[in-house]
Amino acid sequence: MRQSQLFTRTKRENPSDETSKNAQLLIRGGYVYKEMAGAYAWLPLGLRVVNKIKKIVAEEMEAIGSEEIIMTALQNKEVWEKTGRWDDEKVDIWFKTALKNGTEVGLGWSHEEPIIEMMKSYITSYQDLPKYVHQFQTKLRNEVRAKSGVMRGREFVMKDMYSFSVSEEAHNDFYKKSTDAYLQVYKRLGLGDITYVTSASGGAFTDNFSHEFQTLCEAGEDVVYLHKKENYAVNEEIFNDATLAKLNAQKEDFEMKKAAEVGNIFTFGTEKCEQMGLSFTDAEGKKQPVFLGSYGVGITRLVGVIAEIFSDDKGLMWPTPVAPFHVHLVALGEDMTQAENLYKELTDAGVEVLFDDRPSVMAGEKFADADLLGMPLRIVISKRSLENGGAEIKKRTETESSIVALNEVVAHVKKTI
RNA sequence: CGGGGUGUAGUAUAUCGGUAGUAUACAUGUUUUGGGAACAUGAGGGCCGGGUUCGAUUCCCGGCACCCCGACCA
Repeated sequence: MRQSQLFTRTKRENPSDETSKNAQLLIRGGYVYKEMAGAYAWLPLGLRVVNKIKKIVAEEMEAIGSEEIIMTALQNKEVWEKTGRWDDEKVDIWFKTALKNGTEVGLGWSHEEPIIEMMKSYITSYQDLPKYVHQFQTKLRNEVRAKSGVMRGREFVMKDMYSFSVSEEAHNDFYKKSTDAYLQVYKRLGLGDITYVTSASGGAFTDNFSHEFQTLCEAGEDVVYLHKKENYAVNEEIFNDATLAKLNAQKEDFEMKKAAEVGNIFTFGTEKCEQMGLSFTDAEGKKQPVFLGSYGVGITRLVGVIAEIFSDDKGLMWPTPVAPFHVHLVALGEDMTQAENLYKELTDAGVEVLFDDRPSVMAGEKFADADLLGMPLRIVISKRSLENGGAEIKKRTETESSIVALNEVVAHVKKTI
């Protein structure tokens, strides 16, 4: 993509109404536009990051057998009344509105009840199970206070997946698979080393936990206790003697860390399906409730978390798998012929390139923008670089650049990214 | 929802009870072109409503918006 064609533009100053690093950088870079507190529009560069994350998540969910759908944002009051969760006393983040004829509807903050209702149309026999379904949905939650930029908004994109199993045993098998799939997602996003399976409250049974995926991050809202030797953590909310006993661990084994919840998996059991009447007929002809699990990933929150972690005082530093483009090709000087050629060559080779082809923009500004926008590789083509033997290539995370002959750039880039 | 704070140009800020200043971004021209370039010219501003006052952007009241701390986060 040609930078001269981007309708967004970078800003030199931090916005005065944001203090969180992710919002400051994303707004300055033109990745997002703040519509109101807790609601951000995703602009071309930001959307590319969101889509990259979605793609990785989708691939991993499909790999464990899930099918993708999109449900509705408008939700049926009666469906939620079946579990008592239409009640504002029980769920205090509802956005509710009404049709012209007066019918009350809710705006989806979760899709647990609606998907159970929906699946009643498709699950009737043990032969229909298991079923795994996921979607990428904009969730609407009337939070009393939005904060932390895109990390906690009133409107955000979440991947939610639901598993429908014949039994607890079958469920547990998938739960384990989904845990591994989630870890694979965070690894691919570049967060593998600092994301931990974290025991948290919830789960269908008193001796069970739910599991969160917590990424160590100072801007996170959660406090977790990280096991110093083993690869897991415990959420502060259940860090007590009972939990430690269950985990067969000592308090001293853990250290306290700030973290951001980037995923959550949860065993519901059969209760909700019983309440809502989702059951199947087993091989003996007996009716059984479906065993339910739910699995979430905060897609847009992840953009914020990644921005918080992979950035420096000059700007963003996207990990390659989520970067909007692999390469920021910067052309300096009036004659851009060589840069144009390289742009075409890289693009033809399947490299995603943001091409700074803006005429009459000073070198300093182009460099500053490249640092702010944070593509993993910067390639400069200028009179000087050509005199030195070709293109000047620098990683965003490094300060030293190297010269690569023009005819070797594509191969070099492919090897590097 | 409790507490605190802030609303001035597209953005970031300054000053002031009496004609609102700067930087940047924007437009035009000339010169520039390796870390946000120089000069000139131009356009652009006091959140909304009420009150006090000869006069309010400034002081007071109400509203709205935004930020922070706490609470909340299934």
